[in-house]
Amino acid sequence: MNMAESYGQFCPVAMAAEIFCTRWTPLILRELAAGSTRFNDLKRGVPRISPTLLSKRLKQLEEAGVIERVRSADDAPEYRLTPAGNDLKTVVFGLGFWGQRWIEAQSSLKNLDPSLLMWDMRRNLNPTPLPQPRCVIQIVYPELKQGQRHWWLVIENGETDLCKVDPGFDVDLYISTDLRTMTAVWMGLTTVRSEIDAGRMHITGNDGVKHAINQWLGLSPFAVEKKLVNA
Amino acid sequence: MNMAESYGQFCPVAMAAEIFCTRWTPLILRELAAGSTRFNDLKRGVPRISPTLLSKRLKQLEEAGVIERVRSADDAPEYRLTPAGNDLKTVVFGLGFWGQRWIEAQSSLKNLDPSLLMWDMRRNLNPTPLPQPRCVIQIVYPELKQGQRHWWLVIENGETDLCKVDPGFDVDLYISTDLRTMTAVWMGLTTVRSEIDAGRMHITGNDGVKHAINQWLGLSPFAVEKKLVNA
DNA sequence: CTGCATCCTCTTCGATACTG
DNA sequence: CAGTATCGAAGAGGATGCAG
Repeated sequence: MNMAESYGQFCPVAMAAEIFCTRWTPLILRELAAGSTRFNDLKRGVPRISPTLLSKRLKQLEEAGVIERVRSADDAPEYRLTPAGNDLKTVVFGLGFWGQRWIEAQSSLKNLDPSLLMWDMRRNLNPTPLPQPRCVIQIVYPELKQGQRHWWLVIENGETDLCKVDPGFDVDLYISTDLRTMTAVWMGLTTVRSEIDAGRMHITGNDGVKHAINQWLGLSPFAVEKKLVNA
Repeated sequence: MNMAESYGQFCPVAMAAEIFCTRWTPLILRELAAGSTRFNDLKRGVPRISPTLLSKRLKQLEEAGVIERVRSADDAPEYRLTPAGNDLKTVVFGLGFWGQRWIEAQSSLKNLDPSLLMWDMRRNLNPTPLPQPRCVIQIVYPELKQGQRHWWLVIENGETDLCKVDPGFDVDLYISTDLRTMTAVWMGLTTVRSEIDAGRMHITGNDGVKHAINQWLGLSPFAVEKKLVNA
């Protein structure tokens, strides 16, 4: 943090803002808090950051004592939150919950992104109620262009994989909907039930998997919070 | 917020960071949370921001629904937190408390600023234990250059005024110290008692006012938090 | 795979001066 | 008091290439 970026104030808000309130930093911390440790996993969760800037931010966070760069068993670099970084999670989540309460749904739903949504769904999916040894869920966004239209979630041995190309397995459940609807469900702005009833979401396949959807389809960590503004 | 500044993510952390994590914004919100409402009061609490950028940020915060610009009784513009802005205080203070816990004291004490410190002391001073109808406290930083060396706090009718020129009243209490020591006391990093004992702070004058110093000298709102890192 | 370096363009920021 | 106007400097983003 050079002098030009410094606020020149001893106030803890100013000192902390120098670390936390730079472009992309809250999103990088959100990814780290969600469990990503590798450079390219972070990149995937923050796709529009350039690798140069991500690298710079990671160095700054390391310098600030928020993360540490360590070598994994196979000698690949990993980034992990330090105790100070773990403590900073409360600020990241506080910011997110504030956004969930006060930012109009319309604004958020202008930023649809199927890759981000599916990446998040993969991360929060709960394998427990799904059939063994393998369960395949296909999600289709008919309005999107080829390459973003078809997605497969493959749950096997308690692990969830996300595929953009057909993995070739039998599909247990098909979900067809539009990206806005799926995102709104994920954010807790509406429910699977009401979107099916409204004809914006169609689910076919294994009835057991279908009826357990509210168990395995984990929602956004912020979905529990209710909006306090009306769109 | 134009497209270039947008993160392009529906995640509430990203949406909120677009509002909260821009340069100077947390400091402006801190000033608003502390009670400042006028443009020049905000400028005084955030002295190194340019008026252009302050104006821009206030417009952005208004657009985001965090503050509202209203006309006071004498038709002067005032900025006040909305309910959403009040709710955002928890994030501002969360950030500040994190800073107080995890940022090394040495780093903060590189950013000494007598104007900011005295402005904050004025704001948090508790008039209750001080003699009526008027109490004058002079603070001297012998190492500073003329114009920053002498300060007077004038407490009258429950109101505290801060002067850089001698207001001409009899002084009830003199405090002589260096700026670093006074700042460290203000931040809760040390105590008046131990700094007097160490010879870094000298207090003379009315014994009643002197002995009540821990009552009237309000500290930083973050002073109650203990450091978790060692310098 | 995991990044870092470079070149280029565009936006934002800071400093200063100035106006109603 | 409450901002606006202007301009040069710095930072961020995109594209591309390369190294271990």
